[in-house]
Amino acid sequence: MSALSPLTPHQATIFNLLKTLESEVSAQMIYAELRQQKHRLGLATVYRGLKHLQLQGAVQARLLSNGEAVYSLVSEEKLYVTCVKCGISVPLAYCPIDEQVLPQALSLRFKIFYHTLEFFGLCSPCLEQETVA
Amino acid sequence: MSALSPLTPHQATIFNLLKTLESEVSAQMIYAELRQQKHRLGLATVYRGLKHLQLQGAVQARLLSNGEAVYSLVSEEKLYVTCVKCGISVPLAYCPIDEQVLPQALSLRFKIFYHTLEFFGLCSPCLEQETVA
DNA sequence: AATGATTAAGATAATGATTATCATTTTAAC
DNA sequence: GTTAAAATGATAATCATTATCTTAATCATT
Ligand SMILES: [Mn+2]
Ligand SMILES: [Mn+2]
Ligand SMILES: [Zn+2]
Ligand SMILES: [Zn+2]
Repeated sequence: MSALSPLTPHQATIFNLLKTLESEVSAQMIYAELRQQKHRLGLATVYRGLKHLQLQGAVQARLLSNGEAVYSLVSEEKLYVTCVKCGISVPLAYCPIDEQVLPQALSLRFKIFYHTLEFFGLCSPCLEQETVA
Repeated sequence: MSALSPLTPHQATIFNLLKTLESEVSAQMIYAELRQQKHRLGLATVYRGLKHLQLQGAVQARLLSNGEAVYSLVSEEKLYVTCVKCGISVPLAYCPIDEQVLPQALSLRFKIFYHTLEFFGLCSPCLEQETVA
């Protein structure tokens, strides 16, 4: 996360809220929380702000199996085990890399079917558009 | 993928289609393709069949950034680079593990912001329900 | 074979997070 | 201060997925 382009007050508010949270949160939850704190902003602004922060490389998103996206700061490594049936997503203590050591990293018992490793960033065309605009 | 519990004709059809495909496909695409092949089945049956195969550990799903799920056989390791702006998802040739070697594995140039490693399977309660029922 | 129970399937409405739209306000530039 | 550009709010539209409900197969038992 290099220098962030200037944030609007609302974007900064969203960013600061994420800083205070240790867990992932959905856009809807951010919206509800900020309204609770008497911030007068719209839901669309939350989505737009999150997208902006994501394009800066400051915020990361993860899609839950129910189709909902959860957001958090780009910082420590995130590793989860997710149940394909009920969708429960349990964070792991550390990155096992090897499936053999997974049971040690996981308190609960999971029967693992598969895993995915995915990198997120900007492709060449989009990166150019970002640097220009 | 151990012994599969008996599949219905429709479930077998879906499974066989996935076997013939080398790339991931959405439920909607499976539906369209099978209808094209004059199979008379409903969209809901496709979703139910995929869910069934997923619970057997035979099929895996991945959520695209547009919220659409794509399915494939549980087999070779899947690794992708996804653009946070346009959502394009490019498969990598091999598993780099280390971010340092990522550029070598990727023909296109991506600016990587973060990555996620996620395991999928059945949690204890759901596994029990599966073995019983 | 007939009966009844259980599961699968089809059709379609409902869901709900996300996105698009557009009018309005705020900010920045000159 | 005037004008252009960007941000915002409110709300409608989108659309993959899920839920619902009815009908059709499938299976076990007599
Ligand atoms: Mn791996
Ligand atoms: Mn890692
Ligand atoms: Zn579960
Ligand atoms: Zn892109």
